[in-house]
Amino acid sequence: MKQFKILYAEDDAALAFLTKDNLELKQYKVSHFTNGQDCLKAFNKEYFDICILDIMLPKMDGFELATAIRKKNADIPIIFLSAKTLNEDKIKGLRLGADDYLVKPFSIEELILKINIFLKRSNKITASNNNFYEIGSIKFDSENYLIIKQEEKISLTQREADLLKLFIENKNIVLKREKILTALWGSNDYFLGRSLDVFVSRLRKIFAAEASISFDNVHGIGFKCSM
Amino acid sequence: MKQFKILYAEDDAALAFLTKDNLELKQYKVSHFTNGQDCLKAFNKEYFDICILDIMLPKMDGFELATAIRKKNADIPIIFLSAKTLNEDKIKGLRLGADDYLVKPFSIEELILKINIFLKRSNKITASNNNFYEIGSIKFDSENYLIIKQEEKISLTQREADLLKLFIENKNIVLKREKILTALWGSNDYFLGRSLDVFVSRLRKIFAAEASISFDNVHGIGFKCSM
DNA sequence: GTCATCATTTAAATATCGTTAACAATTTTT
DNA sequence: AAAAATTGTTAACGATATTTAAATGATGAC
Repeated sequence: MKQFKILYAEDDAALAFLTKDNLELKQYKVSHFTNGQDCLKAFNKEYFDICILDIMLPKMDGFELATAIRKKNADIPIIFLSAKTLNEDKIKGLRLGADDYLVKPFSIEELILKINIFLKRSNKITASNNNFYEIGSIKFDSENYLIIKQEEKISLTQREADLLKLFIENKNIVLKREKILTALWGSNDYFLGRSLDVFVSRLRKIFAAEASISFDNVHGIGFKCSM
Repeated sequence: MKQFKILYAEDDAALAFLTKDNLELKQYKVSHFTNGQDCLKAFNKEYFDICILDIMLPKMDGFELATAIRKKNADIPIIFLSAKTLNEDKIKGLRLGADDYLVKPFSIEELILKINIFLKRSNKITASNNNFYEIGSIKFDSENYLIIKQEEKISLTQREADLLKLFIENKNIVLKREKILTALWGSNDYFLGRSLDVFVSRLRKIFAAEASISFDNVHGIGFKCSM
């Protein structure tokens, strides 16, 4: 089972400990930070599936943090946590592009339900646990990172498999570079773009002999997997 | 612009009137019902993009209603509204498959923000935004920069696609050169104007065989796409 | 620590696109 | 009708984007 990665910003140590503990019990992988700056740094370096942000934070508050995150990734779910029950703040948070705003004290169960709602809605949890695909005479087992040709088995790396899965699940439509990058890498910058090109190149090589699938560039936009 | 259809269940007539009015001002199409049974009947008969359900309802309460709706449609966003601030109820609602739970009195702005969040997250906003056009026997998929003739597929570049889309969405009216240039190029100068002419020329070539569409010059003013 | 593996970055070759120039055709003005 | 302005089309150019191989860096197993 896939472990989802949560970026968690909270400066109240006791609350953070409890929350993190509860989430980890539910098999989430939680990276916790006590100030906005460190949190943003982590976001820029690592991949996360969802962000849970306190608003009152040292160095950079939750609003600024959310704004910075949204700029890099338009799609990642963001949930605010706050002691402030002010309607103004709630609205402000949602306007910035957050998905929800839980008022402290919140029940851990509510938080977990919300996390799952947004993981589902942002397609991080695949409703159909489909992980087995057929491309012409080639089979692809995404769970096991495995390509099965007639006799031969090729192991893919995680990135290769993730990219291939993304392409197959969005076949025959143009995927923008930005969309691919935020889906797989969590953000969108120049060098990640070059990296994507390398992986596309590898997939092409693997499927070179297979006429029924191709990974076509759409200049200036992104790629389209035709099959 | 596409109008989203909201299924709204609320037995408090005054509140319902106000809410419906506000939502309609924002261009949503609201179907309002005062009891659960009628609401479910409507859901089974018509298409809706999102459901907003009060919990205390005559004949069939919001929880039952949501359960019935979820059974028919696993994906449609459901937002509960309730005067009950009981945490138990909130959790129960979310467990049933609702996406959110607003406590009355809620601000109309918050409701609207939430509606938009879930329309986006359930891909209603981008997916159904019109990006598919038919011109005589030719189809144009603007999202994928694709012209589909009988057998043949022609890939357009971004500019070509943008210009064609602009023409189609303003068919049979004269578009001033300046308007096209600022819409697509962001500014208006002599050489960009010549560039526009080149793109018009390319579109004409693509549709040369198609009698049902033409890109006509209006001397000294701009162009008109007739179809 | 060393090695192996994979992801990222660099760099150089290659391809594509939007722009521009040139000239022909058309329309408008004089 | 001639001159001027505008438009239509083609082709070439330069900027930008893409491809690929190869070098480098990071991570985890042993």
